[in-house]
Amino acid sequence: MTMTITTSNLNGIRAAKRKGFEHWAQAHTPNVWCMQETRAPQEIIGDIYGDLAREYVDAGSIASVDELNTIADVCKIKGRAGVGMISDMPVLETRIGLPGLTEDVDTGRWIEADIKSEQGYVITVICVYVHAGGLVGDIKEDQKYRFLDTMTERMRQLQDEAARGGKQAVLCGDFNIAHTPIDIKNAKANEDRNGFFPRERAYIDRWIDELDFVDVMRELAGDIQGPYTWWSQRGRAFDNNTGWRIDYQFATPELAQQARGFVIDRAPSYDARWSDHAPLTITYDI
Amino acid sequence: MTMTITTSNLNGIRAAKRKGFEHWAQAHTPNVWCMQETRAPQEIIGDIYGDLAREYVDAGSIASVDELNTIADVCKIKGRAGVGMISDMPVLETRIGLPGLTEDVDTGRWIEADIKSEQGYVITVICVYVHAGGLVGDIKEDQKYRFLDTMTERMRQLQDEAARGGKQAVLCGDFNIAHTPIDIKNAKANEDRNGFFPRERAYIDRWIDELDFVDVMRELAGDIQGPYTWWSQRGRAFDNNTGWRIDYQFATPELAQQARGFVIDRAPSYDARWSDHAPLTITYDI
DNA sequence: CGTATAATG
DNA sequence: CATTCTACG
Repeated sequence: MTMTITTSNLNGIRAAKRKGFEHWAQAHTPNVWCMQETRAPQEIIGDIYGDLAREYVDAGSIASVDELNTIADVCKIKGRAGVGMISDMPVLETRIGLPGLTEDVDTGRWIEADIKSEQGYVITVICVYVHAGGLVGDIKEDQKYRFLDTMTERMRQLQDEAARGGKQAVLCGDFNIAHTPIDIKNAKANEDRNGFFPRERAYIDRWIDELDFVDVMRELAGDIQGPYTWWSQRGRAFDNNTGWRIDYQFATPELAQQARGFVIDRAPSYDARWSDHAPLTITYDI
Repeated sequence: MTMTITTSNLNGIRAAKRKGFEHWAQAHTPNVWCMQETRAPQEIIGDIYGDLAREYVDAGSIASVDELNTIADVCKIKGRAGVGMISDMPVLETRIGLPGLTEDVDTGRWIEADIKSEQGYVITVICVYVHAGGLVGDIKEDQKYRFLDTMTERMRQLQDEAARGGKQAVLCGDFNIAHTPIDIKNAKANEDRNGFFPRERAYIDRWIDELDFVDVMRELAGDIQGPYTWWSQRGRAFDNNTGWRIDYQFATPELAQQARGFVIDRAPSYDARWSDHAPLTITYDI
C-alpha cells in the first residue's frame, strides 16, 4: 500500500526519449511521475505519453494503455519550460497554472492533481518548474521572484487545507535553488551565483520554518553532504560529482511522516543518462 | 599538362568535413577547387584548409602544406553563403567581391583568382554562389536579379579581355538556375518554380548567346537528359535521381575548346555523400 | 554543453 | 530535410 512519486527535469521530452527514458519508465514505473522542461508541443507529449503507457502495460502496472492518467501544460513560448504528470492511480481532479499568477508568460510551470491512494487517501500532487532566472538585474529575475512569491501564497493555502484535516499535499519539481551548503558541491564559489543567492535560499527556509513543509529527501537522508540532483553539462561536472540539489519534494507534515525511502538515480555513467537532472523518487506509505 | 577544376557547393564546410569530404580531397586532388556555401567563419575555414593541405601532401600533389594556395570570402551575415578556392598551382592575384555590386549584404559570393598553368598560361578562375532567391515578390528576389545583372556586366569585361587575346576565364559555381528542360528532372512541374523561371533561365541564354561563354559540361556531354548536380534533401529525391543541374563551369571560347572531359561525382549512395550537391570536375588541357 | 526555435536553402 | 544561428539553461 505505497505510492512512489518521481520528479525529474527531462531537459526536453524528445531528447529524453531519444536517449531511452522509456526503459527507465519500464524498470521503475513510479505511481506518479512529475516531469519538468518537456519543451515540446501537446501533440508530441501526447504521443510520448502513449509510449510510456505501453511501458507501464509491459511492466504489468496497468492492464491497458488507457488506464494511465496524464496531464500536461506547455509554455506559450515554443520550446520553453513545460510540465507534465502521469499517474497509474486514480486522478480525481487536475488544475493547470499557478493560482494568482497574472503573467501569462509563466505558462507550463505549474500543474496540480488530486490523486487517490490505494487506502483511499486523496493527496494533492503538484508539479512545478521554477524559473532559472537569467542574469542579475535581468527582467527575468523579477519574474522569478514574483513566481516564488505567488507560489509561496499557494503553498500557504495547501498547508492550511492539510492542517484543517483536509488533503495532504506534496510539491515536486525543479526549484532551481540549492538550499544550504550541503546541497551544493562548492558553496563558497557559488555564494553570489544564480541558484544559490541568499534571497533565493530564504524562500526554502520560509516554506520549511513558517509553512511547515518538509524537505522529504533531506529529512530521510539526514544532514549529510549531498546527494545532488543536477550537474552542469559543461566540463566534467558529472564525473567529478560537482552537483547541485535543486529538485525536491516538499510535503505537508502528515504526508512527510509517511515517507519510507528515497532514491536519486544518478546513472552509472554520463553516457547512460537521459537528462542533466537525476530523477528523485520517494515512497510514501499511504 | 592538364588543369582539373572542381566546383562544389559544400552546404557547410564543417558539415562536409564531419562527413569526410577530405577523403574525397585526397582521392581527387583537383588542381583548383571552388567551394560554395562554406557557412563558417574565416578561422574555421583556415583550419579546414590546413587539413585539406595535409591531404594534398599525402596524395603527393604538393611537397609541403604551405604550397597549397587558399582564398576565402565569408558572408557578413553569420552562417550564410561563403565561397572559397584552393589551388596547388601558382596564384598570381586574387580579388574578392563582385565588382560593381553596391549591396554589402552580398558578401561571400564572388572571388576571382588568376592562376598560372604548367604551360605558362594565366587564366582567371571565378568562384560564384548565386542567390537561391527566396519566394516570389520577396525582397531577396530583387537582390538576386541585381546580382545576376551585375555579374553579367563583369562577365562582359572578362569576355572582352579574352577576345582581345588576354586572359581566358572560367566561371565556376552554384548558379541556382537549371538552364533548359534537359537540366531538370521534371521541367513541366517546375516551370513556375524558383530556379527554373524563364526570367532566370534567360540569363544563361544571354551568357551563351550574347557573351559567347560556353557551358563546358553541356558541350562535352551533348544534349542528353541530365546529368544533375543537386538533389533536394526532401523525400527520396537522390535515390530517384529527381535532380537539377545548377552547378556549372562557364568558360571563354578558347579555354572551353581545351576541355577534355568532365566528371559529376554522384556518390554511390545517399549515405556516402558529404553535400546535397555533387562536385563537377572538368579537365582542361592548358 | 546541449536542447530547443528560426531563417535559409 | 539539413545546416546554420540564437536563446535559454
